[in-house]
Amino acid sequence: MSDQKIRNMEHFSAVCGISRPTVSKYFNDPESVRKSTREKIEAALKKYDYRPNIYAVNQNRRQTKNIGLVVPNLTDPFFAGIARTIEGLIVEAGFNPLLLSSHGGPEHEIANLDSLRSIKPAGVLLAPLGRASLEDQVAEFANEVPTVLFDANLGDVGEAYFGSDNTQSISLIVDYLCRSGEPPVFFEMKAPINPNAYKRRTAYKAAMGRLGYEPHLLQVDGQGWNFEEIGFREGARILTGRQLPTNTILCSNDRLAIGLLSAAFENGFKVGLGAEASLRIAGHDDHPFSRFTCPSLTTVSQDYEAIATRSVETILSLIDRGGRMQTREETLFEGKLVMRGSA
Amino acid sequence: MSDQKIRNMEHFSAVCGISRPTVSKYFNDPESVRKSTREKIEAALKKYDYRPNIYAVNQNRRQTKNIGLVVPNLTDPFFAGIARTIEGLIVEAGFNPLLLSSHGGPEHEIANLDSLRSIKPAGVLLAPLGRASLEDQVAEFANEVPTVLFDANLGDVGEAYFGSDNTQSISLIVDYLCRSGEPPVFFEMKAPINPNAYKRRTAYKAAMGRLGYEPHLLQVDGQGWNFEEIGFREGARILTGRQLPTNTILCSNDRLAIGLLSAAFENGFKVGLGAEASLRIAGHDDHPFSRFTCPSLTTVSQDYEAIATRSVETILSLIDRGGRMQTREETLFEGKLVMRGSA
DNA sequence: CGCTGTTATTTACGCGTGTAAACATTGTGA
DNA sequence: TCACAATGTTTACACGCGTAAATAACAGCG
Repeated sequence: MSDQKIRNMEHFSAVCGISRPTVSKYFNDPESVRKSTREKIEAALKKYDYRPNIYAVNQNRRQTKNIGLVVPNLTDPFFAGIARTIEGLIVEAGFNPLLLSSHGGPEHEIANLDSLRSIKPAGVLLAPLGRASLEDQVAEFANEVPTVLFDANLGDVGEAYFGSDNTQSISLIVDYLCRSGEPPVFFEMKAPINPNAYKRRTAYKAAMGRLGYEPHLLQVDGQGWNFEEIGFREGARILTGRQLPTNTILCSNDRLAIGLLSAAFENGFKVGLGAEASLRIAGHDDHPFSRFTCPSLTTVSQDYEAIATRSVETILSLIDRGGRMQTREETLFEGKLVMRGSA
Repeated sequence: MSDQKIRNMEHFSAVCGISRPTVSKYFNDPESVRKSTREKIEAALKKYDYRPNIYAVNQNRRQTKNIGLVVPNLTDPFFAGIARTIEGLIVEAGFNPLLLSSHGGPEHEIANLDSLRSIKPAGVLLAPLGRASLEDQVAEFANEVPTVLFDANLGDVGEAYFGSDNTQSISLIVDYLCRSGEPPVFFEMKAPINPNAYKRRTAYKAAMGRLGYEPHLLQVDGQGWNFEEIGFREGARILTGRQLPTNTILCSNDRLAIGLLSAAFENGFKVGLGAEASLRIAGHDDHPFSRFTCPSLTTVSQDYEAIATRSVETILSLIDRGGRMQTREETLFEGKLVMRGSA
């Protein structure tokens, strides 16, 4: 590695002994130049520390190589995990991921889209906040920039949507709970931010009806994204208060269940399957921490590998074909039952 | 809002009725132009949707307004939280944060620094992996770009370091544990990746010595960042195996403690303070989830507000004065005891 | 009113790259 | 050996903005 500083592509092409346009061609696609030329350039790259100025490149390219990735809340390990997977896939495809979190706030979500605008991304993968999203503004963005939604759907915004099949997954766990004990009540927030929550509620009612049971909703107050806190506080209220019609509680998501488990523990309930247990608790999502709750949480895992993979594939082909789909694709992936100690 | 598209600053300055260089001046600092001019520009901004091309701007400015923010692992809610706080502070200061996670991998850490290089950030806030970091390459980066370390120190890399005072915090909780029951053994990984872990080990030994007790280390095997998993697996082994010299276990961090609590639960140990409990467990960090463990986890909170604030202040003043400090600052912030149910 | 210092305009150039067109060179196969 | 296609070079322009220098307009003041 020589310590001579390369000023720009002109300079670099000079030390290569090759013209600048050819070097430019090389950086856009190494395969597009003759083998002997490629080798000369790569030898020089080993020797000198040069890389094209990204700002000059992006100013002149028709498209940047940037792909925006917006998740509702990075503090939630579930989203941190899926973001990581997606980032990896984007990098593999030769693009540059830009990760932004909306921190649970609709204004923040719009601010994220706004700052993505100035970066002129080739495409955007967006997991919207859901009900709280400022749909008009999100739709406007998706109109300007090729956008694929995942995790939560939002009207017909974007060119495609990939998420979980809540009907299937909730049906699956309701079925399991009924077969292995008493039919579950459904623990959820009264006004959830997430549209999946509504689908899960409906799916719960349908599943219970199909099995010949009366559905029973425990709808608790609570705002925002502090699900564990809400599950804990409202769970304690419910457990110590009125009588439940059954010993089994299915939570709308794992984070509520984690809070509820904590409340059950504090109030002396023994949670689990065995005869000595007085309560069964199940969740939904297979949150990274649900393996380590006490007892470990029975839940349904989302197929987030599939969601990530298909979302990335779709945005890439979308970019490839110039930004628009003929029809909006909506694909839901099935969940898998994860049987653990809590139910 | 007119729907006429503004092509560039030239065009925009035309509809403003002001020259382009003046408009350029406005965008660099709105206060630098006459009030009447400012009002004209702002009126036009309301009417037309224009913002300077970020690539053209950054190509010509001596400095970009970008500040890189690299954390070791975004999947860990602790880092997600501190990253969020830091992001907010950076935005407030009029800069543009770029969040990257090293996903626990040294090569990934270097790759992150490398991709930051091409973005030419004005400064970088780096929470390094620690022992696993490729120190030479990190140091080389810090030599090129004004860099402030936080959370984990790394030789004398960077212009400053802000972190927790492990000596104080460990001493604090050892003190508490000894006053409230039996003196603790120290549960940790044999070869931790985090340099803080070594400081905590040393601090534990010193604190025990000071109080007249024999220190006792439980050093378990385990690689990587799956601390809960390691805490669970090795915790189960320890709890069901050899006799412990005491009923109190202090974990090197909360994530190990979360795993250990889970293992204790599975193996029928009753954890807590009361007479009926057979085990006490404490952690370190006040992880977001430690409020919801069963029982809730007694721990020491890190003053991450202070770490975040001082780190950002420092990188900003560093940028302001041209990138170099006269001396490398190292400041440690005190932890606070968080007494909960587990010890 | 004219002076003075501040702010805006005009003009001009530079940043580092993409890209198109015309032309030159190279390698290939008949 | 020649023709042909593929690849490289040369030349030239464009992108959208920062910035400097010279000049012009302005506000405030006595």
